[in-house]
Amino acid sequence: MKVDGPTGRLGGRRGKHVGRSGADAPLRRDERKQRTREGLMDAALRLMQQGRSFTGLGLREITREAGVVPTSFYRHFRDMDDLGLSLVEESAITLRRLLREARRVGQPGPELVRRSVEIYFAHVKQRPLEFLFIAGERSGGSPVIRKAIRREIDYFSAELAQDVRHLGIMTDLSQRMTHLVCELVTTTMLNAAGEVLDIKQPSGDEEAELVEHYVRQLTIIFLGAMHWKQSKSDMRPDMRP
Amino acid sequence: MKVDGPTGRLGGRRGKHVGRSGADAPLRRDERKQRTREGLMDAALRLMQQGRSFTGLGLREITREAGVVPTSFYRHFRDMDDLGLSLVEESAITLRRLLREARRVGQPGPELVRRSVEIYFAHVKQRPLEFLFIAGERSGGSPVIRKAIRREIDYFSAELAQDVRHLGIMTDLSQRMTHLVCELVTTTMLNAAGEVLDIKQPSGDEEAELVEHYVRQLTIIFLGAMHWKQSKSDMRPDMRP
DNA sequence: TGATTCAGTCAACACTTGTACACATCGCAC
DNA sequence: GTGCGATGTGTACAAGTGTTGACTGAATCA
Repeated sequence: MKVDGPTGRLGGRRGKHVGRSGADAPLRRDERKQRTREGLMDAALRLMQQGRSFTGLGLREITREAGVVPTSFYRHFRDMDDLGLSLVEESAITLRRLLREARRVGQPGPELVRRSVEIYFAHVKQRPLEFLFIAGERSGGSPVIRKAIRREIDYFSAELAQDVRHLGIMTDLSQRMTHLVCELVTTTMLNAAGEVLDIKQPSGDEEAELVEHYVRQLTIIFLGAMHWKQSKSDMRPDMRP
Repeated sequence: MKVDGPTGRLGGRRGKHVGRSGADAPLRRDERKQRTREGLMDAALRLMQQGRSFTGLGLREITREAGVVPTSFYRHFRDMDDLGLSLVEESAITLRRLLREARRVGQPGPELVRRSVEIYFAHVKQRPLEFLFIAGERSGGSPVIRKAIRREIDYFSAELAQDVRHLGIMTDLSQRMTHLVCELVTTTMLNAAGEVLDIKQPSGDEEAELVEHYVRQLTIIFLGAMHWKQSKSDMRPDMRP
């Protein structure tokens, strides 16, 4: 996939549909179709960027932003929920990539948490719109989209759990507990995404503070995980320090 | 305040405006005004209940649900954001009450976390719509509402932190760290709210599982908090168990 | 009692919305 | 090369949107 900027596909051609007489070489039919399809998805994300919720968007609004006639929408998506699900899918890919990179960089060590948070924030700033979407629609709007997002979060947590086990930390936790901890980490970082995206001037003091904040929260979580002792009843660790 | 059901004000008179010829005794003017104002707010929440995000709602839609003519809306709210802010305020009151009750019941002990989670879930089920609102609009939709909600979460976390200190747990944490931990607790429980409200059959096995799930997540957090040791650099506790 | 205030109504406005249908254009398989 | 199929266009429609201004009638206050 050709990328033309720091945000990849989302960076270029800000939604204005290239007419049939564009400067580009003639495209294959399915390429062209794929392109307008992506144009519609990007348009939706872009509209959310200016402070709208996905459920609050209209079909016409999106096609207008994409530079396409309203009826064209139906050539690509059955309805808005369908578009939403495609966005969930796309965002899921971004999440996987994030995980892959974190896996590459994150060897265990004293600075593991901080490095992970920094990688995460970098990803959030690199593809802000996807994170905006999942963070925003995670518990608002269409039930079907909400459900899909929750499933992706679950998958993501499972993968993260596997990585964590491979790293050799929290090895005395049951698989189920590891998953639970990773889910806590995931949701916490999704909250973080919402806040990163709300700071106006990136790479400033405010962001450094946010990094610090979430490094601490994650550290708390990992500390807790390491001190969790599975008792007979499987749920009552010693709460006295 | 007179309550007429398990959900308080939201339980009764499900949005249908009582006409001037209602069975009730004649009301004072400001009472009447207050009543339709609440009717509008309830209508908005009720519409969200059926899987809509607040930002996706329309002014007319709300007045229709409230059984009032559209123009009446302006007698009470400048615009939708104004309504939203009032909802935030109302929800904040609910949160405070939750905290007050938890304070009453929650003496420290081995079952503190579980009891707190149960109280919380009970509150969520008692006033589902407010929780639906804050959980849903926390990171989606109107920026001004989002900001207001975040401020309330901050206030709530601060109060919770104070309670926690009064209980005598986590006493060796700085005030700032206590707040940070409480914020983590708060956001985690807001995620929980979203999930409780999505289960169809309350008080079933699914809910018991959810309680279990969040008891564990909170326990992890508290365990971590108790093992956090302020190092010189104020941010690097011993990560080896 | 009479005047005033004001929550709620009604009618109307200029737009926007989702969807339907016929039509144009053009890549592609035959 | 020809015809097919699919992508995108244009027009149209009924229904819904936020907001306006003038009006009504009852509670309130002098």
